[in-house]
Amino acid sequence: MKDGRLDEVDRKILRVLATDGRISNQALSEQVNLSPTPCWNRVKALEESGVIMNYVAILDQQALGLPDTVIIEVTLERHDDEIFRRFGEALAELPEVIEAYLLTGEYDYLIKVAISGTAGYEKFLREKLYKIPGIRHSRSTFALRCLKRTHSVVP
Amino acid sequence: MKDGRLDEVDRKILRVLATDGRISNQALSEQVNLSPTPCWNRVKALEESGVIMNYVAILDQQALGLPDTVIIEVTLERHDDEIFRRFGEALAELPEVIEAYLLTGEYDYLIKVAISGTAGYEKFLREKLYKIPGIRHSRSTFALRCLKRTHSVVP
DNA sequence: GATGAAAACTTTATAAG
DNA sequence: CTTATAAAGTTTTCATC
Repeated sequence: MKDGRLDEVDRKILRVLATDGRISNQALSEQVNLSPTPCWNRVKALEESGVIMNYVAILDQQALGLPDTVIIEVTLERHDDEIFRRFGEALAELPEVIEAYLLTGEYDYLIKVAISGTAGYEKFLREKLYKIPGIRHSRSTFALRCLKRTHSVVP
Repeated sequence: MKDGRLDEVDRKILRVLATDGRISNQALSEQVNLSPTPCWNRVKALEESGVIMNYVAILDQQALGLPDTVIIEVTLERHDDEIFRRFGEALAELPEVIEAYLLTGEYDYLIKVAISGTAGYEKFLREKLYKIPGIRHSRSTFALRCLKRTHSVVP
């Protein structure tokens, strides 16, 4: 690859792939007004440089029996490195956890969880989250509806 | 398709595709201990029934120049249907918004935004979010670090 | 469900304008 | 960058056990 900068054609390619990760190189090259060879070279370069991290299937959580999304904010008891490291690791291992962030501000963590109903939520809290030591306080919010869900943004 | 229920083989297929959306049918069938034909039939059935919603490339937001994730919680001034509908639509149209949920609890909305630095954040608030009418109050939290980011959960 | 097979298409590599 | 070529692999359909 020449360098790390992306031109408008690269961004076009990324916008298409962020929407349809299984498009063929031929169809992609047509959509971005390139011939197949340079299009293919660009896609490979974007994959190798890590701009494209991977390709995944997006699944319907409702069909999988986990229709509810709960946002849980958590504050830990003591702010020492070891507790933080362990808490982060334990979180990442829970399959119900879709996303988790370390935050600035009032809470230490924001956790997004996929569960089924209040019963699934209670079970997750009791059997999984509260089993991780160090939590001082948590606040949960159920998502009533998802208004938008993208997986990547190309500026 | 026979019916809407998923067996263990379907779930295995979904777990693989949620990790590698570009795997060939041949390789997938080996991973789930099926021969290629029934594996292919199952994948097509999962696509047609909507369990697999789509396939996408996951991009590195840092490489794209939007390294920061900000969580914005918003409460609207008046809780009437029309204001809510318009606010949700306007949100979904903003490219910086990766995810947006209507919530229970203290705030009406949770919005996850990809931006670049405090400058990008301020610009987004002033030029985009605050241009949508009806906001009473908002609270923003920068994500310091992402601890986990999955896109689907297969129970 | 497994196997086999054939046509159309895709990927990947390479060469030349 | 474009066009062209070619081998290897994949998708898709279909028939048979």
